[in-house]
Formats: sequence, C-alpha cells, structure tokens
Amino acid sequence: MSAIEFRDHDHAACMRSTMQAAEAQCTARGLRLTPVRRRALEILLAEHRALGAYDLLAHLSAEGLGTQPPVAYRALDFLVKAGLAHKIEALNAYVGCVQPGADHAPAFLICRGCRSVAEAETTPSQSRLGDAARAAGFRIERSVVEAEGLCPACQKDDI
Amino acid sequence: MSAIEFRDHDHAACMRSTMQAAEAQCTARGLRLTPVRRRALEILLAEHRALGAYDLLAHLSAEGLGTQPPVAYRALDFLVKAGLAHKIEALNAYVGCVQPGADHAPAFLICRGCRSVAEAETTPSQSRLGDAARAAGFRIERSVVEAEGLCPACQKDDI
DNA sequence: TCAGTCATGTTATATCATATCAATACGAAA
DNA sequence: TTTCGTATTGATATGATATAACATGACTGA
Repeated sequence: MSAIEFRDHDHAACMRSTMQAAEAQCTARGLRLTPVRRRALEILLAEHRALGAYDLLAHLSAEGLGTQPPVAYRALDFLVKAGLAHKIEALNAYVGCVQPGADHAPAFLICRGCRSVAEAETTPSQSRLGDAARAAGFRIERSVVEAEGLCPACQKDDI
Repeated sequence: MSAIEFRDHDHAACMRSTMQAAEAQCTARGLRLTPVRRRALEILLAEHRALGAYDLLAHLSAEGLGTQPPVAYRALDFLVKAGLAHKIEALNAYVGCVQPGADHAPAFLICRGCRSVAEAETTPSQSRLGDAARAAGFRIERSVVEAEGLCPACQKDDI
C-alpha cells in the first residue's frame, strides 16, 4: 500500500497510465467508454479528490457535454459499475479509481482538509467485521470502509 | 460479538435497558434528553432498522412533536453526537445505538432485504486500513465501516 | 434494413439536509 | 428571585443530492 495520492508524483503520467488501463478494461469487457464517460473519468482523475455529482456536471456542462443531472449520474453510475470510479459514501461524492480493473474491495483515507482521497486495499473477509458477519450468519455483498482525518500536508496547517 | 439484532430476543427488555443506559449517559454527562430527543431515540430503537430522517419526522409529527425537517435533524444530530445513535452513511439513514456510552468505533452489518442493522465492534487502528494510514502519515479521526448484504432471515427468501 | 439494445436529451420531481432568525425555556450566578 | 447567558424549539425558506419517466438518437448484429 502506497497512498501515492498524498505524495508528490508525476501526475500527468499517473493520469495517462490510469486512462490507458481504463480503456483496456473497457475494451476487454465490451464496455463503451463514450465521450461523456471518458471525460467524466478524466475530470475525476484530474486530482485525487472527491467530486460531487454536481461539481462534475459543472465541468461537463462547461465543455458542452450535457447540462442536466442525469448526465452526471449516468456517467458516474457507469464508471462505478465498471470499477473505474468509486463513491465515497461519507461525502456523497465520487473519486476516480487509480487501479482500474483490480477487482477490489477498496478502503479510503479521506482528508477533511483538502478532500484528497487515497485508496487502500482491504480484505473484509479477514477483518473483524468478517468474523462478526460469519458469526451472525450474515452474507456480505459489498463493503464500505472509509477513514476521515487529515493527510500529512493538512496536519501542518490545522493544529 | 453477538449481532443480537438479527436474532429473536426480548426486544421490549432490550429497549428498556438501552433507554435506561441512554438516560444514565445523559445524566452523567450533563446532556438534556428532552421529550423530542427521547422519543426520537425510542422510535429509532423500536426496531433494529435504519430510519431516514423524514421517516423519523413522520413518526414525530404524528405525535405532535414537530412537523419540519430541522426537528428531526436536530434530534438526530444530538443523538449521534451523544453516541446514542449512528448514521449509516451507505443509506443516509440512522439507527439507534444498542451500546450507548461505549466510546466505540462501530461497524455495521446492513441487510438490504429488511434494512436491519447490526452493530459490531472494530478496532480500526489494528486493521489493514490502520496500517495504510500509518504508512501514509494519515491521521484518522473517524471511520466508517459498513457491510451490506443479506441477514440470515432474508437469505432464505432471496435465493 | 430492420429490430433490439444501449446511450443520450429533457422535463419534472423525489429525497436528504441546512441556513436563518424569532421565540421560548432552562440553569447558574448575583 | 431576578437576571443574564445559553440551549432548545418553532417556522420559513432554500440548498444539495439523486432518480423517474419518456422521447430521441446511435450502434450492432441478424
């Protein structure tokens, strides 16, 4: 686990390779990465931050790619289902996935200062929650693991 | 960990003891469990299910305890801050806490069939997410751990 | 080319949540 | 016990998030 999101890195290269991986995924699985969807993903990936659906819509709208909420929600729905983006439940916002294709159960570190989001891997089945689920006879289908706090940069500013 | 929420139990006694514990908490900490707040908590605890703020408002309203959204949100805000209720982020809904006072970082098992919610204990600092946070220099302040799936009863109905 | 499916455009509305300000109730200190 | 400050409630309005529904257009394969 690296949390590259909180660190300086060659973000242009980071975006390029992520977009390539996303395209490869779509091709391999017969999914159509249409202009709106592609642009939506680029916008989400532009920064490692969570964007609200209406923030995304504002970007798309400024580029003439649609003006009504369903435009944004459809694009997000596609990206989330395809595993190319994730919803951050604690913020009702969305973030581009930096490991598209990895069939993962991601966990997130969310900075309340700058709204940056880092993606980590978890294995819910091995967690204590997994133990609890087994003990209760509960069948887990989806898990949400999100930690809010301060990233290294924001810790310097805030106290 | 017991997940009593998914099992048959003496729910009347369960509610009584939880309410008593909640009162004790409030007394000990100088918090005011006013009629609206108390009733809101009772309504949340009536079933081990997540209730939307407007669902709660409908109940309160039917009892003449307020008709406008802020009534429900204020009561929920109080209960959540006091640790007497929890917000289920994945549902934008609220559930009464069955262990009031325990200064806990709860995790939830959420049934998508009947919307029942069971509360489990986790220790985020010991999880792999905690490892990731430490490695990244991220300071966790709050964590959201929610697993959606099917409870034992609903597994029988739904495949 | 035609049918079927997927995607988009558009309007309307549902659902979740908070800002604001006025009025009232409560508790502590004088 | 009066007074002051704070917490709570009442009420109106609005903001923020999300989806239903239906029409139109585009691509795909028989």
